[in-house]
Amino acid sequence: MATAEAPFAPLRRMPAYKAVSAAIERRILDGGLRPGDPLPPEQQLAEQFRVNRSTVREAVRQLEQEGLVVRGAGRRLLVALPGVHDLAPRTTRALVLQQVTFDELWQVAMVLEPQAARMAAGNRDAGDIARLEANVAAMAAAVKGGASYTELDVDFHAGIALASHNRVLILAREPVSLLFRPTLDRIRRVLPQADRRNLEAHRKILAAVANQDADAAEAWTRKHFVDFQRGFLMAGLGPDQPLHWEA
Amino acid sequence: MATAEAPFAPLRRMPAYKAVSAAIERRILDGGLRPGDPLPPEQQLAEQFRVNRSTVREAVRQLEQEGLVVRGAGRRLLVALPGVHDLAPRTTRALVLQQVTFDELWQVAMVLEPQAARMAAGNRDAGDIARLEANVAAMAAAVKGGASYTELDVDFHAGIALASHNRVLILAREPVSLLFRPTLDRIRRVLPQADRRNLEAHRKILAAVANQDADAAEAWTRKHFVDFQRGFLMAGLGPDQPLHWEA
DNA sequence: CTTTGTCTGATTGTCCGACAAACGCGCGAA
DNA sequence: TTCGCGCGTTTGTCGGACAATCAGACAAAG
Repeated sequence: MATAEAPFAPLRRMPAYKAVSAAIERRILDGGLRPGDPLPPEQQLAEQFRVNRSTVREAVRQLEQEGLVVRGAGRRLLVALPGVHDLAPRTTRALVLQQVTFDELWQVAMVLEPQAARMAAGNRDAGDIARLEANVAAMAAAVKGGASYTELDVDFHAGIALASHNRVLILAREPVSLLFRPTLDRIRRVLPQADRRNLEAHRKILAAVANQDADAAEAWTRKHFVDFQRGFLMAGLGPDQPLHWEA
Repeated sequence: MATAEAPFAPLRRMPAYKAVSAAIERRILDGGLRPGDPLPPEQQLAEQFRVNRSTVREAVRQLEQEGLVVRGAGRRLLVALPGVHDLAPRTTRALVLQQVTFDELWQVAMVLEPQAARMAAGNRDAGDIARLEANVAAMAAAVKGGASYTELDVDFHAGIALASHNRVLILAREPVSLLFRPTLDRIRRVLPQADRRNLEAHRKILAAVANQDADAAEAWTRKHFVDFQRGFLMAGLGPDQPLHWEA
């Protein structure tokens, strides 16, 4: 056995590229650099930090990946604020790698989605309704034409979440929704007769949200997701099996 | 007015470093590289992809940031599967930058946390209970000694989520929980008399979870969070103001 | 006056070569 | 067995270099 109580913390030296990215990140976090601001050119950053440009580049790659900076017009680096679009896919990927099951996913959706509908009924504005109506119309056309509406289905629920105007909910819900897409696709192929039922559910939910009827919106959404689970089981998929991605 | 309908999509070429990172990422996603596997050295990767080592480095930085690869013993790069610990902080940061309000956050927590408690009551095992009991004991000591127990408080709720054994829930909940920490700290400084009440709430929740009483677990948790909101208001904080980070 | 061609400077993407530090491993000594 | 010591390997960092691309200015053509 070693020393009874470690007298020293395991000191770690930060590589320069990490130190640089951390420094820039801090500057963004504490408001020193605001979204939209251009970042100094790589050469200049290298001079300021007293490191090589290659090191700066490695640092910038990290920030870029996090969505904290983006390459704008020209190629100048711009400070940005990360949104759903760069966070959700990574979270979704993590869930796939963790081999989560349908049950785990569904249980969470079963809580988030009805609540999203409820809040949407309270906070929706005219733009939200227009967007959702367009979505439902497109989905009706797709169902009639026998085309795949999986994208539209996912979009509808994303639209409901948007209408809630709760950014935390939007962010929390998105990965779950994305992960349902392949499953939704498989169910649809096995049970095409569910199409009209899904469309009708969306119509009911939208109507409730438009009428600001929170209870109805929540109830219809809950029913919609129970239906979804039933479809999953009827399609012969195992609720304890890891979900597939791009199956 | 320009052309009625743009005949060409804006074509974009992928930089080499991005192509490389995408290639490695695909290999991990489709199982060609399993978590724990070592990645070839940078030099070899450079030769295989026919690019310079600097380019490989920039690519690796991206994967590193995503948690898909980690520097293991030695410096060799290992394939890893991203967990809560590298995703939640980034999501939390995004929420801070978006300047979400307490209300937005609380509304989501108000849905997720009671559900977490409910599911914990159904799925908890002996280890979960032991962990939570240790946490409550530590918190009791901290309260008695007047020390700060904010970390322990956050840990308790994380422990409840862990006991649910639902990885989606764990992942979805974590960023919300992290974001509450600074707020929790401020409330505690203003309302130290709430300490015992919080401790008691945790005891009640833990007891319900241990007894597999899902209804009680959910109810107590809900009450706990309503209390939290009341504390927030009594502390004179504005529910519509953006939350601070490290206030 | 609007469109097009061209130049220039700035900046990024990529490459090359190089070196010190840190690490893993095996070998020999205590 | 354990400890310490080289040794090859791999990473972290550096310097310099060049082509491609972009913004902006400016002149030529319509």
